[in-house]
Amino acid sequence: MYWLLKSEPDVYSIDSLQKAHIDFWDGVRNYQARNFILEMKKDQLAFFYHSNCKTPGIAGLMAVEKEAEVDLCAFDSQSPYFCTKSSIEKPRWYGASFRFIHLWPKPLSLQDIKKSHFDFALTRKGNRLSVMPVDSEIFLALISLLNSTQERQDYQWHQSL
DNA sequence: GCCAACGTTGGC
DNA sequence: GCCAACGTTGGC
Repeated sequence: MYWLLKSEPDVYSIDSLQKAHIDFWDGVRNYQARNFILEMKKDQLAFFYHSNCKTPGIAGLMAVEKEAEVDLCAFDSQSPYFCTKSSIEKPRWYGASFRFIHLWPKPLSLQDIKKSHFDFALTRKGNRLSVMPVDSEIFLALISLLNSTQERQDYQWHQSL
């Protein structure tokens, strides 16, 4: 299984992950999204999607570095992700760690993704999920689209590398 | 368990 | 900044 995770680049972008190399994805506060986080297995690939910005779309690729762990910022009253209903004894929210894999100089815009008419949760009307699975067929098609729209060959990414 | 009111997401 | 489409909350 492949994944797609949304983040507002003003808060956390693919560039932040590239700098950090490995980082913990926290702040998921939706049950369906959390359940997907819990399903993630080490080394599975996930698209990094930039949302709520000038040009929303797929910006890069990452891999699950460490499977789900308790999201500790739910216990931090100073955190925007603080949640009184999560406790150390009975945690409610989880996150996973990701490692940076690739950043395409030209992101694949939501507009262009829509043009391909995939049967994809991302492009379905009213979808607001911040974490979603991606079928292997659609994953490969999106990789091809990303590679084919780059200006230079060395900006491409291939799974075999 | 229903559902109105409210809060959030995220494209535009 | 607007607002559609959800998700959540809480009274009953």
